[in-house]
Amino acid sequence: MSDLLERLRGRGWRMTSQRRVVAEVLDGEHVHLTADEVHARAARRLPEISRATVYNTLGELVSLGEVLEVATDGRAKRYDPNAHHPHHHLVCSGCGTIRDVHPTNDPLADLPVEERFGFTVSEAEVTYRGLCPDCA
Amino acid sequence: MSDLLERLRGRGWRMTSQRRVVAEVLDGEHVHLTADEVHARAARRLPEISRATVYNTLGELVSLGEVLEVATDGRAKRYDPNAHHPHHHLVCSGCGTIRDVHPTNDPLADLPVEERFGFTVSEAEVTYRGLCPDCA
DNA sequence: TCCTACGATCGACTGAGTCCAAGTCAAGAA
DNA sequence: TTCTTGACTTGGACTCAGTCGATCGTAGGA
Repeated sequence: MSDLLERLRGRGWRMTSQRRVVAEVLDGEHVHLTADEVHARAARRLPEISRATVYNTLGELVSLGEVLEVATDGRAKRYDPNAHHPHHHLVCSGCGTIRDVHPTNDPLADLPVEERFGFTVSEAEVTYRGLCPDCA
Repeated sequence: MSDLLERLRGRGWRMTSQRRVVAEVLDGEHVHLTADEVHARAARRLPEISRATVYNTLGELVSLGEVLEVATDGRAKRYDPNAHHPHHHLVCSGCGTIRDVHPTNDPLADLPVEERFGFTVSEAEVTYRGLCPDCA
């Protein structure tokens, strides 16, 4: 993740302790935290960090393409730092746990022209649902 | 949609004017209204209908399997009456318009066992994103 | 027609996220 | 090193979607 900090600095991002902490919290595989969870973890290291800053920083990371926003249901969005390795999500209908998964086929190829209604289709996102071992 | 009303009555649903109006609003192809839009349209015919009733009725229709809940982004959920014909969604990143689409392949088959992490996977939902002709 | 359990209503409440005015500070300039 | 400045952060008020619960109303069976 330190290369994330490097990339951000290279893009002219002003490096502040708040931004550094948020970026560090979003480190690892299969990390899918809500904004509130990010805030809670960031606050363990930097107690005075505000919710607004966490939202701002997450929003910037998303628009820079460094983090993905995942809206699995009507509940809080989750943030996925694994943005540079295309993948989809497997969500547990019981507890909401998310795993990154890699299907063998690209669903974009499966949408015939006559089903595109003149849209310029750029992306296909698959959400698999089911029960995790604990909830089954 | 009148067969929907029949089906509901057959299931012992108590028929009230509010429920009838909500069911009638959710009629047609490519209908993807938010709860607030459903409430607004229902209120044109039945001005005193309350938001809570619309939420209750939508929730019941969803749990009866007559209507699908679609959470395309972090915004309000949308309700899709086309629940008896399996399909996926194409969403305009500009204006949020939704179309029902039918890919040629079932993505469930594309998730190998070693990518299921012990989950019992029951459903795969594809969201295609792009720009509609108006927004392009 | 009457009765009553189920459904509708209203308003207060919650949770997620946004906005804004004022204060702070990172980093380039001197 | 110190100064300067505009970008960043803060806290709190606000919005929007949705839920809850007490109370009222009525569909439909007797």
